[in-house]
Amino acid sequence: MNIRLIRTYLVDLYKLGAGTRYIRSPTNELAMFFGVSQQSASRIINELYKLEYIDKRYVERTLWIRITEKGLSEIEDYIKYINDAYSHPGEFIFEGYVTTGLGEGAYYMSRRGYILQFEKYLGFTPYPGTLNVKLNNPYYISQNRLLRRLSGYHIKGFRTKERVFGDVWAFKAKINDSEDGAVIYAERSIYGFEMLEVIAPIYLRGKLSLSDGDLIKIVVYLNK
Amino acid sequence: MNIRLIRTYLVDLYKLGAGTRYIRSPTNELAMFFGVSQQSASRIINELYKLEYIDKRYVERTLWIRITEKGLSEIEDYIKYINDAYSHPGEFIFEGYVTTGLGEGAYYMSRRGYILQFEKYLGFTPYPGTLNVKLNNPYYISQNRLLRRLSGYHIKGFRTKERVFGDVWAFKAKINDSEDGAVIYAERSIYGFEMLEVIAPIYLRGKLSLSDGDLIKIVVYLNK
DNA sequence: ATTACTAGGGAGCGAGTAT
DNA sequence: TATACTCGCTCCCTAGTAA
Repeated sequence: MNIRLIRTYLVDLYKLGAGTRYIRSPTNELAMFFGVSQQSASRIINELYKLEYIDKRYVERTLWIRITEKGLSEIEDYIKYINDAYSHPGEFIFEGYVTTGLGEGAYYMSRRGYILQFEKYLGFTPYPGTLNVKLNNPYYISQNRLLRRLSGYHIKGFRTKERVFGDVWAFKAKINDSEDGAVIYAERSIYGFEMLEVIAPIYLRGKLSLSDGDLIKIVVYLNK
Repeated sequence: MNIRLIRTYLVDLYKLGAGTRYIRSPTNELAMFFGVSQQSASRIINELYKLEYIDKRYVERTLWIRITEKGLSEIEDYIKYINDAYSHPGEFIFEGYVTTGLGEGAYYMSRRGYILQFEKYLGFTPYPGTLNVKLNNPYYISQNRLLRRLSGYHIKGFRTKERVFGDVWAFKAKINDSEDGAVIYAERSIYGFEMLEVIAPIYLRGKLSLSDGDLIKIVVYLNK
């Protein structure tokens, strides 16, 4: 079953009280609550059970169900996403920790082929270096995966005599609610979704007095 | 398209910022965000457009979309429901205004055939009369429609020489956070979903000093 | 009374591709 | 480039009905 449908049915079951204990759930009654037929309610329940989102028991042939831990965390993530969508449309908010990367950012950020495009699309000349932000929270990591799928500004790659420089995508961002900058995604990034690479016109570590391990907030704008 | 799916796609579009203005939305990018193919994203957008949940424009063959008023109110209702489900599982909360009904409640509530069953299932002898609560808020009315689909305690109808008394369904409830009672649904109710009928072991108007037009809060329990 | 199997139809999906 | 058509497949739905 489609994960989008799964989430909505889980929320309905939660509303009925199945998040904290087994509740009596005759399929014809669930059907009316779901807005589907009795047969579909039965099928839905059995699919949720197979996927381990709910547990079920029968008392005198009548169904009693309870949402599992897996189901509860699915619901929580979903509600978090929904509320985040509603309160922060057009933005992705991250919190993470300042980390020392491999130091290759300074090299890339000082390539003229990139600099001209950053100036054109972002409106600033990047300080030669990137600030690496480690995301520890699974929710932020999943949000980063989602954001990565959007394209943002397309900074085209180029080649020199020595080597090939890949494409980069950039989103404008604000760091610690004060400094303008951008989050960049390199075509062939060596980091996974648990890392954000941040650039800015200034030396962020200096301006914001940042050291490794400091908590930092990044707000990424989709439409700026 | 299934309303459950519609809601989730609308929330995704809202997250992208389409709630406040037209946003550039190439279908291949939407597809990645939705987690579907480019073709499906195109189809989804066109269905949402036909159903008037979104408006769309093309700028140099590229899609720009914006959520309509109808779409926004669908999102708002959905988010309200989701948060209500999460913060009040197993409960339906209503607010409405004390109203004078047709006075037939007293007659029904004094029928011995009903009284014995109320005592058995609800644990109290109902005061001979019902308190009618008018729901003005559309959200409460839709919640009442949803609640009505669940069965609650089944108070069986009966017949006397004179006439037939239909089935009634009851849910335990708390009135104004203090008085125990129940909400009842008559099989053939003369009221629509904008009215709640409340019973209690005491004369609620007296105990709570209620007059017509007073705001009253009813919490209905699904599993008590 | 309640669950859930089966069958048939229709909705939703992605690949290929026209424009 | 982009959107969106057709097509075949799968998923999802309900009615009928067995257990």
